[in-house]
Parts: sequence; C-alpha cells; structure tokens
Amino acid sequence: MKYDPQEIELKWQKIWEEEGAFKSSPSGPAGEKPDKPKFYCLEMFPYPSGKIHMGHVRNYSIGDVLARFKRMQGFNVLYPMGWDSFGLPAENAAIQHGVHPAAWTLDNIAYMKKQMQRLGYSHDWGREVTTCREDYYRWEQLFFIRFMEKGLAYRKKAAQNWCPGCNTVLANEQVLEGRCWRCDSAVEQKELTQWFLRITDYAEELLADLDKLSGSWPERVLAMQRNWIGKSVGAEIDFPLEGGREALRVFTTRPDTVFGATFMSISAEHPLLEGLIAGRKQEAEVRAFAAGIRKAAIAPEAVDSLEKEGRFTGACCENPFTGASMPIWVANFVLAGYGTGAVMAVPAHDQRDFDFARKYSLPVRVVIQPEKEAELRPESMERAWEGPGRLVNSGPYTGMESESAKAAIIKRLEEIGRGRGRTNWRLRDWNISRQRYWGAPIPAVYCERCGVVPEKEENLPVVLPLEVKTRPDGRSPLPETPEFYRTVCPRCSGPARRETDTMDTFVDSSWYFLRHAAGESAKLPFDLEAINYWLPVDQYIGGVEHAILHLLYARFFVKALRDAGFVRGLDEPFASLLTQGMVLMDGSKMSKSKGNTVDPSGMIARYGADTVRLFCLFAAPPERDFDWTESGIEGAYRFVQRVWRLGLDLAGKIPASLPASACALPPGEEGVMGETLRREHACIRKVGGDITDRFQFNTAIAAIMELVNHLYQARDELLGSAEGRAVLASAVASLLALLSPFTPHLSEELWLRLGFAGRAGDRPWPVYREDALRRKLITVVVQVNGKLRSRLELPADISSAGAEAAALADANVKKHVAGLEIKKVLYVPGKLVNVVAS
RNA sequence: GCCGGGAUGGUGGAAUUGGUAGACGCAGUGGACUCAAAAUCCACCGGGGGCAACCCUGUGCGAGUUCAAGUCUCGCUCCCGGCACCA
Repeated sequence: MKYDPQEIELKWQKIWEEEGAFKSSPSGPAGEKPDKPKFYCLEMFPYPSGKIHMGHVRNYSIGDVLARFKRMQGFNVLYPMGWDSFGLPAENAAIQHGVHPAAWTLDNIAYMKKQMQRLGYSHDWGREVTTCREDYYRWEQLFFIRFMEKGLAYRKKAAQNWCPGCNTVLANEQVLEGRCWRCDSAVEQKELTQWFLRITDYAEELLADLDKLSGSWPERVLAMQRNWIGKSVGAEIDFPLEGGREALRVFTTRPDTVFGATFMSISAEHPLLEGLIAGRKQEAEVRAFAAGIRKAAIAPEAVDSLEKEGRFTGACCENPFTGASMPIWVANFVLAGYGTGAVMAVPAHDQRDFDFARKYSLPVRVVIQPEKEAELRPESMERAWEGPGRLVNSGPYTGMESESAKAAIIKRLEEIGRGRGRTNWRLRDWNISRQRYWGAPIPAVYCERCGVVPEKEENLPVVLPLEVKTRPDGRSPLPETPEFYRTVCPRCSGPARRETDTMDTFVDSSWYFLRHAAGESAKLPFDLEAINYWLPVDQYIGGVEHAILHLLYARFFVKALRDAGFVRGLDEPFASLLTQGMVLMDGSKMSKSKGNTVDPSGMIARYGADTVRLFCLFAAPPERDFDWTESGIEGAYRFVQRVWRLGLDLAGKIPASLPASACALPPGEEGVMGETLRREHACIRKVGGDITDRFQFNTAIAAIMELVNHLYQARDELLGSAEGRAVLASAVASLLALLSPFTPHLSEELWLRLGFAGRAGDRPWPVYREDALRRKLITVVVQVNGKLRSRLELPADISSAGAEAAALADANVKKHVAGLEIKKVLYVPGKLVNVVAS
C-alpha cells in the first residue's frame, strides 16, 4: 500500500483536534495544578506577514519535537502560539492594496494558522495571543500608566533616529549600521519629543543577570548583550577652568593616568564651548570649525579613515593633581553623547590622544611604566602605552600598580570634591513612540492645565479606532481623527488631547509569554498563580537576529513588571535559549527579492509534513544555517517511506501486545536477537540524550536510521521464531515512539496498523535498560605506540592482565614490536590496549 | 582594535569525559530484481601504495603536553557574527 501523507496527516490532525490532545492542564487556582513537573516551550511568535516560510517551519519543528518529547516524558507542557500582529507591513499593505490593516492582519492570521496546523504542530491554540486585539493591548496600556507613575516611562526632547522610509522614529537597537532594521533606509537625526522607557535604570541588573544565563543561552547572544549594554567603570573628574568658577567635567576609565593629562578635548556640541571662546581671538575660527563637525554626518564605516582634527579654544583649565595648566581643544573625535562630551587627554597612554598630541605638538607626559617592556620616554615613544604598569611622575601615587592607583585616586577626588567614581553605559533609554497608526495607542493625555496626564485605569483600553482613512504617504491618520484625539483630562475633566503616537511593536512582544501563561483574570493582566507556575519559559526558540532587540527588551520588561508588582519573583523570562540558524538556498538567505524561496505548502503537498519536518531537523544541528536541497528532502522522503514499508510489512506478523519488560532475553545474548535488543536500547539512549542534553536532532535521527537499517537486515531471521517476533515487536514499538516527536503522523498511523494499544505519542518515553546493552564479547582495539594495529573480540569481563596478554599474542602486534623493547602496556577497560615499545 | 563563534572527505555533517577519524544522509560507483526503465534491496565510497594480508598518509598552519590529540596548551592564518574615535 502506497504511502499517502496527505490522507494520513489530515486524518491524525483531525483526531488530535477532536481529542484535545495538546491542551496543557489547567494552571488556574491552586489545587487544580497537575501533579507533574511543568515545561513551558515557546517559539518566538510570528509576525502575520502572509504565509509561513521555511524559517518558521524550522523554528516550530524544533519546538514541536521538544514539546512532544517532554509530554511523553511526563511533563505538563505549555506550548502556545500567537501573533505579533501590530506593525508596519500591515499599513503598507493597506496603502498598496486598499485593505484595512486589521482586515489584512486577521486574514493573514487565519491563513497562516491553517498552514501551521497542516504541519501537525502540537500547539495549544486555546491560549492564542493576538497583540492587535484590545484584550491584549489594554494590559500593555495599564503597564504604561504604572510605569509613568513610577517615572519609568517619561517624555524627553532629544535628537532621535528618524527613518524617512517608515516615517517614524526608531530605537537605537533598531538602527543597524546607520540603517533602518526594517526598510534599510539611511536613518536621519531629528530633534523630537518622545516617550521613553527607562531601561538604563536596569542596566546593571540586565548585565549582571547575564551570568545566570551562562550555559543555557548561547555564548554569542550573551556577548552581544554585554557589548550592547556596554559598561565602563571609571571616574568623573572636574577640571577647574582658569579665570572662572566653573569646571570642565570629564569621564575617564583611567583615573590612574590623571597626572599624565596634559590637555583637554571637548566635542563640538559641548555646552561650555560658546562661553569658552567668547571674546577670544580664536572665537570665529573655532566656531566655524565646530559648526563644520556638527554638520558633517559621519557614516559609521568612514570613522576609521577620518583624520583627527582639533582647534585650540584659547581657554585653559587646571589639572587638580599636578596644578599644570591644560589647554582646552575642540576635537572632532569626541562624542557629544557619551560620558560628559569632554575627555582628559593623556597622550602617553591613549593612542588617539597620542596621535593628536604629535599632530599639534602638545606635551606628552609618561605616568605609567610597563613592568616588562623597555622604559617609556616621551621623546622616543612611537605609540601610546595603554596597558597596565607602575605609576611614575604621579606625586604620592608614584610606585603604585595602575589598578590600585585607580581606587586611590578616586578616593582622593571624592575627598577634595573634584570628582567621584562613576560607571558609564552605552545602553540608552528605549524610545517607544512611533508616528504610525497600526500599533497600541499610548494612553497619555495632554491637558492645557494639568500637562501630561496618564489616562485613568478604568478608562482603558484606549481603543485604536478602526474607522480611519490611511494616508498614502504612510503617516498616521490619528492626528487627523478628532474622534480619537479629542478627550477630557483624566485629572481636571477639562478639554484635552490624546497622544496620537503608538507604541513600538517591540513593547507588544516584550510580555506576550506572560499572557500565554496567564489565566483569564478580569482585574489583573495575569493570574499570579498561573504565572508563578509556568514561568520562566523553560525553552525559548528563535532567530539570533533578536539577540539584542526583543531579547533585551523582554528581559527588561519582566524586571520592570516585577518591580511594579505585576509578577512576583521572576527575574528572567527565558531560562534556556536556542537560536536556530537560517534556512538558506544556494548559500544565501531565502528572500522574495532574490527569488530563491521554497514554499512550505508546496513541499507539504509533494512530500507531506512529516518529511518536511524531518528534513529541517536532519539537515544540520539547529544552531547552524543549512542549505535547502532537493536531494536532501528526497532523502528524508525515502527514509519516511522506508519506515512505512517496514511497518506495513510487519503488521499482522508480530505480536501487538508488548511484553511488560522489553524482552526476556538473557543479558549479553549473542546472535540477531541479542543484537537487535542492544541496538534498540542503544538507540533509545542516544535519541533521549541528544534531544535533552544537546538539541542534536540530526544525530538523534541518524541513530533512528541506523536502527531502521538494522531492522531491515534482521527482519527475516527474527520473524522465524516466536521469541524473535517478540524482539522485533519491542524494537518496532520503540522505533515508533522515538520517531513520534519528529514524524508524529507516520508514527501514529503505523502504531495503529500494528495493533499496538493507545497512541504512540501518549506512550511514556521509552527507557533504556543498562543490562540490555551488555555484551559477552567486546571489541577491543589494539594499538602499538598509539597506532591501530589490530582488533580483538574478548570477553567483556576480561582482566587487565588478560587483555594485555591477548594483545601481545596478536600476530600483527608481534610484527610491530619485533626487535623493540616493550616499555609499557595500557588497558582502557572495554576500549583498547596500547603497547608502548621502542 | 575589543568580544564571541568557527575551519573535518566530492558534499551536509558525526566523533558526548583525550582512546577505532569520517556515524547518518546526499552525490557517485557496482551488483540483484526487471524485456527495459523507475522504484526497491544489497555492497563499495578521504588520498597514495599493494594480488592480498596489510603499509604509509590524513581533521586550516606551526610548535608543545601525552602511552594516545579533531579534542588539551602556546603561537599564527583565514572565515562568520557583534561592538567600536566609548575616552
């Protein structure tokens, strides 16, 4: 009978749905909690772009294996799915095709849901989350209001990343190499007043908690987050201006080099600049120079080649440690937005300052001598010494190690009131305002009398109006929709105007995993019992492109919600993270513009879902990119059919009732029955281990293939005896159970046809028996001086001396040690003998 | 420049704690079945030598540790990813 995946798969999908096979046990009020350990398995939810692509298939195939595997292992599994359904493509589609963003989004959701169900994933659709629905974003608005009350959400006017393509601002995380993450337009700077979330308040905790995730998150994701947060520890130092009361404040990570600071460099945007140059002869020239820097937008890739330039302002300040007068320069390499926008220049110990000092003939003063290198002398130095060493020319600190000098000098700064220890962060607050329509309204109100006021909680949700005319230029229609923006002040009830910006969609995705777990509480967004039960997510799976965007925001959000009292005792949302690689075609990422896409639906129509899933899991380990190949999926299809033929052939020939203990064979039995039993149990051990410890689905599948190959060869002989048929039945039952997370439809169908009781996927995960793996004879490798020379079949329990004697008696070994003196013989039990001779 | 990851046959990739390098698949070659083909089943498949038994060689490069190194140490090369005039 021909293998017809369409018929089989649709049949089982219907059965699963009717039986509610994948419902997680209720998690609500205490007492309902199932008496099983929980496992929360989650994939990064999709944006409903239209139809699913191979990247989705790979993502969910990985998650589905884990979910099904954990269910079989006896866990109470939560495996939900949802839609990140606000966002720009919906608006763009609306503009292009004249459909409403809501209609476009909901149609896509319906279509993609069907596609996903056709793949046979075991998601619990009873907990579906759709972020564009009021019943979702109303809670987000509540969080926002509470964040406002705590000062965690605030408005600020600042230069912002503006994407001219999307007509909206972007967060720093959404600018990649100076371009918009979504549309690739060059990002401009625009001075705007925007809403921010104070993620910088959590910088220290976000950084420190990465250590807790070490080992269960990929190292590169942790590294990327550390880079992004960008902690640098140092000091702030005030340098008093000569002839004035003010001081120039700098940030430095090298307070130990303060005695070597011979001049100052400030940015062209420094607030003190005008005052410093006013009335001096340099005034005009410096002003023109600074204006030139401000105007020249520097492309990130051009930074390296940019010549360092500066101008003396005419003003000086005093080094509080040496008393020396330090000229203040405007320099084009000093960033206005980092630290204080001013730098103490230590030419001897900073390469940029060194280059600058040489160019403009400024003094170089050595204050650190390296321990092992030649002595540094200002006249002969060719480059700055940036490493550690011992302080020289540093008054009372001379002779100290640079590390301890840092602390001593910071202490002194604090005593004399000239500075303090300080930590700087690269991380900036998160701009969440978007000048677009299709997003969650920001629940703030502008009142002429009361100013900026949060909406009242009982007035939530602030509903995004659907009756609007989208504008062809992409700008939000909300500022021109009086029905929306006209409101009354929540405080004084006077006339007021609503905020018409919407929230960044990354806010929506920062907490959806909580919503999945939450019970249906009307008063709170979450039932805390349910949250405490399910969270954290035990296994999170998604693309590495979110390493700093979504994954950083979500971590922050959970901490902020915890501190606002919405969740308790939850510090990190994702206990373990798997970042899957991309599905490539001819070595490059599949994309519509390149025309190298493979449509999953077409593949399912040709090969069936089981084959498509199997190939995605077998082609490479999940973290790595892999190339989609026609011959590869053909290979997977061949294997699926091979299992199908084996199963059909055995139906009716092997017992349908499985013996309680796998087999009554004595341990170590030789011959085909013993071999089959050993292979069955070795496979059980390998597959379980590969899924649990290493997410090595490719090697798990390879092990199953080996078992199938063996069963093909052993089949005829095993069918010849009742005992053999029992061995075969046990092996086939294990095979189908092991396969069921990977190819669930195939497994169930064959399970049924072989007459086994229940369902393959409901069966407890097979447990391997140590004694079934045991052998009477083992293969021992014999080496001479580490080179393989022979193999011996020896009794498993042979003594060390016995094994060594057997090795020395071997003809080929004798040949290789002839004429040599035997120095040593080693026996690694059960593995090898190495004869050392010379 | 700093941080993280990687380099193994024709090819995707195995080798879990230092212990048989190349599992499993793809491609290829040969055989069985067939009038024939497809499909299927079986076998071979790093390079060199040999009729064969076997021998030499081989995991980016160079040293080292070890009875034994793809795996550990040191020094490089190249590739991928992140950060970066960050003081």
